[in-house]
Amino acid sequence: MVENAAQRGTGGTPPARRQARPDLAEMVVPLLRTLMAAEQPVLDAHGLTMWAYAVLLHLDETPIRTQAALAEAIRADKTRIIAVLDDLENRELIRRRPDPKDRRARLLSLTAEGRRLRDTVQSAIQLGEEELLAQLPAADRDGFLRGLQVLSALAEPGASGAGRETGNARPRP
Amino acid sequence: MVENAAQRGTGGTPPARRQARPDLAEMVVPLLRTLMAAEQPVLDAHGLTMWAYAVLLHLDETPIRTQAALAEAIRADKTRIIAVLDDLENRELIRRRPDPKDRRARLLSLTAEGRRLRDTVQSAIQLGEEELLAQLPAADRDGFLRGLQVLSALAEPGASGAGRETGNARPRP
DNA sequence: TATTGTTATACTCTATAACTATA
DNA sequence: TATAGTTATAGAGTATAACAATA
Repeated sequence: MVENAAQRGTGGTPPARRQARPDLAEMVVPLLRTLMAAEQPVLDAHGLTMWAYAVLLHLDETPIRTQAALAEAIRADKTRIIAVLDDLENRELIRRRPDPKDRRARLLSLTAEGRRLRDTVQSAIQLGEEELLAQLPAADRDGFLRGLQVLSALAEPGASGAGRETGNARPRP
Repeated sequence: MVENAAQRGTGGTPPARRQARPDLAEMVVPLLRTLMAAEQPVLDAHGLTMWAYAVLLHLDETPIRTQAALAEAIRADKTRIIAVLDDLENRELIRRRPDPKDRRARLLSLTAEGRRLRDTVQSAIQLGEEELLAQLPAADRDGFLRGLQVLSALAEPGASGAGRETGNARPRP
């Protein structure tokens, strides 16, 4: 069904040029490695793990009413973020208090200091990222960012057109 | 320099629109999740793990003289790929024989069947990827692919910080 | 002695199951 | 009984260390 991009036997020149491009994952994985390597020193400098940073980022975006909802939003196991929340709470970067209307649930919110730390860290991270992006011509850079934004949204918990209960990320034609 | 996009305290106006864009890693991670979820069924159908597929891909690109070199090339631990190589060898998808000139080393190469399987799997994977990419406007799609190719090359084992070299140049040890 | 590959061990991360408290 | 959170346990994946063969 697929016509193989590596065409063979066309006359006397078989360069056997496998595929027109590498697999996307084959390119995305090294890129992610680069990004994480650049982030790590920044996070370390502020005593944040990647999960803690993800919590700060997401709490800022959306006030969250239960830990389970937060865990799902950042695609972590609910048991996994507990130690993270403990730490952030002890450092007074987040607040975690029982919901008065249902004391089983915990209302999660950023403190002012948490917000300030998030801003600082994110600015530093994005500053480093801009150095990477500066290696691209302006047109590619813009296309890259727009494309990345669109494609990444397909995997979000409430992705377009797909029910959230299936969990497979197969787009529909 | 990048000035912080989220500026506050200027006459009490701004809606605190955090950053102009999400962190790159925040977008790359979900994208990778989507890509892996799409790859998995294809790999499963052919009895390949992701590491096995990485081996097939890389052996095709570059004949390799030692397992350690292969491991480094795909950024795996050398002990981690041994079981993978055992399986691929048993299935006669790769050949692994002692180098006559130094019988400690193992010469690794693809068999014809290994090459055929790699082509089949890669075509199927890239077919799925094209469905994803089809969601982008043509200009963004091209910029995304070019940008991804350049940025991913920065993380390759022999990456020289700056170069704009074409995708697949691999420096020799 | 140094190097390649292999095996054995330990560690890290993550998920599953059991427990507490609220409802 | 059911749900939110927490704690305890077990599993997968990975890296580190010890070992055997060859140079």
